[in-house]
Amino acid sequence: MVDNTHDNEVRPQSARSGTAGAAWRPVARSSTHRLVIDAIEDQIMTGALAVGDPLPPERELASRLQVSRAGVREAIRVLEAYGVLRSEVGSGRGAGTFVSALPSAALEQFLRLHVALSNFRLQEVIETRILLERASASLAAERADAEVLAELERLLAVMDAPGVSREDFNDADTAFHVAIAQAGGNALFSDMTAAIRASLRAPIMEAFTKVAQWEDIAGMLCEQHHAIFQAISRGHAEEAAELTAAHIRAASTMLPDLPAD
Amino acid sequence: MVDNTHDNEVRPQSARSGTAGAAWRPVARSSTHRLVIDAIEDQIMTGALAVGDPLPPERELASRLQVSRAGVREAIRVLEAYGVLRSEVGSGRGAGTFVSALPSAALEQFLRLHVALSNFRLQEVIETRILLERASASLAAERADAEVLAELERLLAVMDAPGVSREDFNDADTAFHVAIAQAGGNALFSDMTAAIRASLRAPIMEAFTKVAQWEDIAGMLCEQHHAIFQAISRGHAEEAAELTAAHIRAASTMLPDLPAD
DNA sequence: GACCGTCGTGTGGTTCGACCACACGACGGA
DNA sequence: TCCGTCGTGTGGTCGAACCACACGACGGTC
Repeated sequence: MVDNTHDNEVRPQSARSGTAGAAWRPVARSSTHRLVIDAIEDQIMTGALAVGDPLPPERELASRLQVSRAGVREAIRVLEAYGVLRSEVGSGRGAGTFVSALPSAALEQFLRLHVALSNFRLQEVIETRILLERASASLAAERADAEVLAELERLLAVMDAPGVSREDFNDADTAFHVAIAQAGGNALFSDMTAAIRASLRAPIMEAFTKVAQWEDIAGMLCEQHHAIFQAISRGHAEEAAELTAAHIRAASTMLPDLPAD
Repeated sequence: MVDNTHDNEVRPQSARSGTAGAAWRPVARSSTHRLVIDAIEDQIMTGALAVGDPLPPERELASRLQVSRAGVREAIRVLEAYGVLRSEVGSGRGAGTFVSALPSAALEQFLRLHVALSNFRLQEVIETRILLERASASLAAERADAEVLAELERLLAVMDAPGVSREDFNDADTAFHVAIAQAGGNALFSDMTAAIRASLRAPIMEAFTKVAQWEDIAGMLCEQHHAIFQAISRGHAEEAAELTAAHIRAASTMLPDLPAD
């Protein structure tokens, strides 16, 4: 079998032999799956592929690009992980690989991993969260409709319930903040908010289980949530923003390894 | 819980057959590579794997998890795309797959793709950019040292040069904003800023080539950059933030398909 | 004609086995 | 002591085969 990918002939001795090394171009050798990714990305960048469009079958793509099916599959996996592609088995209409639009799940996993690896410090994530949710709260106060407000009230009721478990509380808390972000109307804000919240789940749950006066903490958070809800429902944008920022700062002091601010 | 975005498939016949459909557990079937990802992610979440640690060889991992090597490789590709793993060929010290910490490249490609697919609107991205860079500029004004300021001045000089190409201008412009974000000290801010800037590259270059009075536009941007630089170098945090926000808003009006604000 | 089960076909999903390119590191000769 | 050689283990790539699945056409039954 002929191997086209590694034909570049720059060897160590070419550097040894030479006077003017700058003339040699860097020879960007790329792995097979990277080439496939670039090929697909090109189609997307030029607009030849848009959301919903189908890709050629894996076998055909492999044949056309002159690479193995494994290489194509690795590329598809990567773009699937970015939320850009989606694969369905079977035959006919719904089968095959399609351009997709699911950035939120990808963003969540991305942030979750890097926060777990401490590539982003908790403090940094929370500062970002404050920026985003402050802006979202302000927008939500201007735009929220009855349906959103009803959902927020439902979540408030869940958190207000006396015997609510810490896990259920956190889920409702998360949903509350994400719902506000979505009501703001900026998809990047809300996806980032959801991702940040997901990345904070482990530290938050740890803090929840460690804390001594859980009922007091929950009560305080509920109180702040109600105040935020009131500001949003009354259309007080600036107040909603300030209350949200203060709420997040207050809640953050519970988290481990954070300098109190 | 790990997100299986759309893997939970309740079969039709379980609904058909049914007296008590609720009793059947959802049967979370997951693809092979997903299982491998989860296994690796578990190790990361529990802290068993930290940045720099090596993973077992692909063949061994496949054998231990009782899956094919292809499945392992697909999982590694995904985590590599997230900037979480890094693979090196060869033997001995540097060879193998390692836990890595390169979130910025992953974030860039992610945002670039989704902006190209219009999953995030330009307006949304720019609003996020304003939030982030406003905060970064404020932080930079408080923290910037001589080295950063010198780099900023160098970039200003590149943009001030009379015959500078539009591409070089944009590269320096991007570097200018990213350098400020990095000076702010929040890695998530600066990685997001770089990613957003990368995702805007195509629209910006398009606007640059279309614009009639290029020299005038460049002059205006330079002027604003100098003002931002002055505010940062003098430690005027609030002023730097305001100037940055205004600068981005002004520059954004050049972009296509944006409602003038 | 309308309905419904069967089966062909094309899709992604998974596995195996083989070989390549690479770089370290041990060995052995100069 | 130096330096080239070679063994070994790593990821990189490929091809072929098979599986599970779901659509959709076919053909039978009513």
